[in-house]
Amino acid sequence: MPELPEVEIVTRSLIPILKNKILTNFWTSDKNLRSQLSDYECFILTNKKVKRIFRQAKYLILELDNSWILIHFGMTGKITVSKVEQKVFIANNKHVHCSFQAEDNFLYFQDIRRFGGLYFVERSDEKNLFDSQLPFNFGIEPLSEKFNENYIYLISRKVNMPIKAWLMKGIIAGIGNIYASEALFRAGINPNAKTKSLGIIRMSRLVNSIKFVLTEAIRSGGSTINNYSNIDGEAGNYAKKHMVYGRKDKFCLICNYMLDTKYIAQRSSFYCKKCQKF
DNA sequence: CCGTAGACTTGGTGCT
DNA sequence: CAGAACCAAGTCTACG
Repeated sequence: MPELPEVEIVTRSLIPILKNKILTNFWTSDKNLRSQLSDYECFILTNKKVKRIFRQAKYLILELDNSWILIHFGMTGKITVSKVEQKVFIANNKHVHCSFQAEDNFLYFQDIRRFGGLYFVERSDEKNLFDSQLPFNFGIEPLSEKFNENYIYLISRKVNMPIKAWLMKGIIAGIGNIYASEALFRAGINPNAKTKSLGIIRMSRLVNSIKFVLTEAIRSGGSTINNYSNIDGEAGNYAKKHMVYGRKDKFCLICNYMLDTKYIAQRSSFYCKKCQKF
């Protein structure tokens, strides 16, 4: 459920399920995730109330009193919700790594590849969580007003790496391989173009493409490549609308030229040589 | 400081 | 049909 749209969809659907609910019965598997709740954290989390549920970058965040639970889905993380306790499900599914109860709902975090993680963070001073020194790289939110062509142009003037590598570094929150590829195609920018070589006009097109692609993906229920589904187990429809991602050896939907694939920053990149000249 | 390569991990797919 | 080989939504680190 990796990129911004997928996390956003899950977050929105968890709001009515978790808002103002008391959390109990935390359980964790003995397998390591990137980060797992400790026994002590499970203990002190018990009986805390969820005040707010929101997404920041690719993290789902549950705000409690002076503390937060951050959930990252890695590549294959998934949350399922049930009205009844699923003891058999946990026993038979080796990929469930955390569960807890929110009054009338039971939540299960599954992660096949275990690149995801759960983090418990307590407020250590008067500052807001996002002003404090956390080991999380949130980046700027691409759907915020602050994210515009002037901003992206200014911070990219000395960047020598390919634009696609830069997009996936996390400076812009929530963009991964799928939406970097799709946004660059719609902006007509070659993924290999040097970032600093792109002028304000190109950057403006890129900003608009990023906002468009992310918004459309959220509207379509996200991109399901293999694992992703929403909390009701339904796949997203946006993968059907991908113009380039995953379309190896297929033809460009605009100009009918054969699409190219190339490794950039150790990720497969899909693009059209003819439509993405800059 | 900047940019790249490797590491972590399990499973699906298409080939020999 | 078993098995090797390659690929995958993401980041964090180590090194030049």
